[in-house]
Amino acid sequence: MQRTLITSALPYINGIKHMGNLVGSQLPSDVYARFCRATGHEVMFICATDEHGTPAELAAAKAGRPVAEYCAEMHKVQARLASGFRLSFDHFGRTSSDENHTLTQHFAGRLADAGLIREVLEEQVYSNADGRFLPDRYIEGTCPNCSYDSARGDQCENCTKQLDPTDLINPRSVISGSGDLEVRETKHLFLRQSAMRRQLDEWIDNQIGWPVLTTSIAKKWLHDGEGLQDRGITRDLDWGVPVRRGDADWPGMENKVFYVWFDAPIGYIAATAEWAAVKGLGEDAWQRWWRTDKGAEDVRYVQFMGKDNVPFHTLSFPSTLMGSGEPWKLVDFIKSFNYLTYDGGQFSTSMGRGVFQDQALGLLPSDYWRWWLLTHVPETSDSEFTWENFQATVNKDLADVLGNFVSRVTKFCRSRFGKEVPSGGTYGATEETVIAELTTRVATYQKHMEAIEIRKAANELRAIWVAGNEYLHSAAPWAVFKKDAATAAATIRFAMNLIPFYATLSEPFIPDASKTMITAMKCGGYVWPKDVAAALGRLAGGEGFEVPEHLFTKISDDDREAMKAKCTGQEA
RNA sequence: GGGCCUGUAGCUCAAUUGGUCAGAGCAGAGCGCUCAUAACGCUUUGGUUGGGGGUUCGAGUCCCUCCGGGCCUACCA
Repeated sequence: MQRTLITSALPYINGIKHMGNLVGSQLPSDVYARFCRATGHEVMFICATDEHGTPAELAAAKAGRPVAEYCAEMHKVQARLASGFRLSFDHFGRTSSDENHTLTQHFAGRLADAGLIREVLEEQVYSNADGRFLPDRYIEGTCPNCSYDSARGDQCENCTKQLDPTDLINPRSVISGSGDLEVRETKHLFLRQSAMRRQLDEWIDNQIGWPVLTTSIAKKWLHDGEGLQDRGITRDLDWGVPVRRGDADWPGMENKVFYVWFDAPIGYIAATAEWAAVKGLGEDAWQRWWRTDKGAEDVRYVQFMGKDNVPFHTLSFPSTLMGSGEPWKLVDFIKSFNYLTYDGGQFSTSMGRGVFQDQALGLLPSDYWRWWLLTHVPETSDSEFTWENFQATVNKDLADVLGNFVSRVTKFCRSRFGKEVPSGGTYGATEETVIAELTTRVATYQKHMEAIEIRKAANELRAIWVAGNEYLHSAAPWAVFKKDAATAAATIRFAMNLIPFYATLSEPFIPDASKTMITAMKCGGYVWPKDVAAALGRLAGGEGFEVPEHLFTKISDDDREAMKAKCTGQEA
């Protein structure tokens, strides 16, 4: 049995995410996971909330809550939304878990033992009023270059000049507004990625068929300027994984934590360990997915992420795994995505611009969103969400082509043949032709899914739906029925068989509608059509069935305008 | 400033490593059908593939340049 490990980039903990975050990683990974399961792979599909770092602390402070409590609650919110969109994670973990603490500290210890960690004494800005060190972008002041008065410590938004916090005139804390700042020395750990450069370069070169978006970003970081730079992996914060060297103290690093980008990807492994713990399984259960010395050598590992996450997954995380000197499973294929835009501009959390996940589920069932997002997933370039396009796509594809097909077939069957699938007549040349066409199309569909070409797969799936309507038109059972009820019975039996067939093929994209279809046909569940002819003979006649309610309701122009109004320009 | 991606019919997108590849879906037009969510089927109108130049027997597909969109990164030659 083929074994496939799938991870989706981890959503950050602060706040509700918009649809761009969903389409850029979690949703396509879910389609792939469902497809793999349907075709018989053993699948481990992992995601988690990324909970550490300053933004989480500040969001918690703003909410007037202890950060651990805030994260616990937001994790539940995000888990509920993931469930609402039917994301079929085997486990949705948290980077704040005990497992992640242990593993992160373990990796740091191994890397230190391998000589891949160096200590660096740095000067950073400390805010006395806030009682904490401030990251560069949390310091504001007047730009020495253009005199803009709200320049951030890392860059002036007005003149785009790169800045050092100490360059700012009248610097102040963004958090408290206090100008009581001072520069203090602090020691941090750096991961010596530069020492891994050659190894990473060879590893990237050996990857075949990775998207250009993925490799070009990795190569840029590896070769640009002076090459791959070492990166700080610790911070002066309270909230995070305490710096320890394995299970030992790390002298001089008291009261510091690992930086999020170091512990977050380790969270993939930790979340799998969480899964094992929840299931009451031992260490072996998760290690056979992650350790090539413990059963993972035959695992294919596929990662999904937005393009902003590529450097961490092509360089930093592999550095961590390779540098440990232990046989950890490295990624085999990285599927990266561009961005989704909203009516010509960026989705904006701060402006409340766009469609947010909780809003979306309040407006329409998840299948509507899944179908539109997946047929427009930004694989080759950024793609744009418009309400008009959403309405047109959903109405045409889901309500008209698929939903109406199920309606016309089941209603016709009920009115002319009663409560059971008719057993009269036999399939003939027309059916053979359709079987041949569908055999080709299913093969194409599967090829695209295996290559994780989501849009192409969706197009092929739609063509498979269309074939049903074409078949009905050419067989015209409503006309034939008047003279030859047996032949009409065979036609309608064939058409009825298309419903569980469609349900099975469509399940990765629209799981709820598929469930409705398969249930209505009372045929015992999904069976992947390895042999189309056999699949279309499952219902031999005599089976009961239900006429389902409309699978999809159309979105009227008024509905569309109302939804658009709800999602436009409110302050978040 | 540098690097990368991108610009194909009104809209959303396809076009095996240059050679019937100028296509599909939607929208528009016409016809047909009546089982069905005024749904479905068939036919059909749209493009000198952002502009210009070049290489080639032949270029959306390679090179140069200009214009537009996006992402990453930065003063380094």
